[in-house]
Amino acid sequence: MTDIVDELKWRGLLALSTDEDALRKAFADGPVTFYCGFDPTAPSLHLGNLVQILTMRRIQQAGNRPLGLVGGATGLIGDPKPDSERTLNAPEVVGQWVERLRAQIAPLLDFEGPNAAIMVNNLDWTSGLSAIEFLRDVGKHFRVNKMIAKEAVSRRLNSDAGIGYTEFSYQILQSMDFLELYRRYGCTLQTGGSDQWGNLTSGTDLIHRVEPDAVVHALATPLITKADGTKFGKTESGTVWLDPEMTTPYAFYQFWLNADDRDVSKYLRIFSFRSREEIEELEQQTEERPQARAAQRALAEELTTLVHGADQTTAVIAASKALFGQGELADLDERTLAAALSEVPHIQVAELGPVVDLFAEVGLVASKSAARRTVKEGGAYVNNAKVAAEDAVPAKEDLLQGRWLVLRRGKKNLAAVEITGS
RNA sequence: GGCGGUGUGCCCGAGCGGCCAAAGGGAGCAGACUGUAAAUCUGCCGGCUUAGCCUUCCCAGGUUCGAAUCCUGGCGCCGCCA
Repeated sequence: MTDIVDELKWRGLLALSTDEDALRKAFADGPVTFYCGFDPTAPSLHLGNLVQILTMRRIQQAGNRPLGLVGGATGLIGDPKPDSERTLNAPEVVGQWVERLRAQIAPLLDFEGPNAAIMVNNLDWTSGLSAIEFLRDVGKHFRVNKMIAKEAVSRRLNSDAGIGYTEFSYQILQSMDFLELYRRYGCTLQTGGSDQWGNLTSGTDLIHRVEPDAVVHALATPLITKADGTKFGKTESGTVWLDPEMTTPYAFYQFWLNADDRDVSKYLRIFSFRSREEIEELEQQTEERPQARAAQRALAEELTTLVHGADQTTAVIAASKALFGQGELADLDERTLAAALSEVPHIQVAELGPVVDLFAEVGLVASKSAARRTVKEGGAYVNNAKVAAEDAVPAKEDLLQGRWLVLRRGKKNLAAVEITGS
């Protein structure tokens, strides 16, 4: 078996670590119990979190035991964002989000066998803690001068927003988690994004202080950058979420399919579980025949399968082919068409209205004015046919299978309208 | 607390009392070219019942035939002094 540290390095997943040799030795000596935490600050995880989950999966597959932590407690506090204080979410809301995140993480880890994963919640060991206990037993181990030196805190101290005591305390909570997991499960490694480095090391510091014999490690993955300088994991319509209600499997698949040639190799290494040889083969294909986008297709298929399942992926690929299949929409059978259209934004209307109204209603454009502009610019299509007039109204004969209309703005923004009226 | 400055569309930023839905840049969108890329070029980029109309230039009042532009008060930010 290849050394997992080397493996992570080759994949570009190792940005920072505490003593690398010690970590290598720990892995060599036997199963390492490790953890990574996810805070419920939204109803779903996103692609940035996926990097962490998949890194856990890799480390588990190399024979180690993962602890998936969902921060029921830390989610109530909020880690310091770079330039503003967070709005606190209601405990009930955070509680719901905890459940949703658990459900997203669990399928990607293995809960069977000797290295079975365990899901934990830091609310379990913090909710009963009194303020006095916290200050005496935990706070005593933290030096404020060190705390304010952490990037996340110092940045905010120097900003106009300042930082509240609540967020300032965040690193203490995360450190407690590591200590608690060390004591409960013998957890000796915490992984996370490089933006979490301050919190990761704050945890190892705490353990070293209160458990003199402990040898624990931290490992951080790099921030994923894009060749064009924009933020990874976003599309024009916002963050790419793992929740199929928030980002459809179709959009998820399309996100990967549209990856820039210059980025696809990096993505493959970070996200794909294909072997080194297979990845190198795909990289070569990208170089030789970029227009075939073999790497993008492989990546999109693999990740959609991983996150949304094989059935969804089959449907999404069929949908992509159908919707980008140039003018053969009328030939599609009803089942394929319905499946394809269920993957894109769609609305139901009682009867047909003007094209511009439909575009605005389905959300393909922000307003009717924008819809008119799009038509004027020649970027509006109904059933793959360019809309010629601003006041065009689709006819009954235009309906596919008697009830569907496929709307498109530009090359790849699709939506559907279903007529329900008799 | 005092003095001065400033607040414009998604962001930055210009804006003589009428010709301002508001220069310019960035972002974004569409078109051409392509590979559902990148780069480049062109157009668009408040809303609507679109040859016209309506709502915007921190907020609330006021002056005026007419205000983003002037006045009063309020709020926010920046700088200097205390």
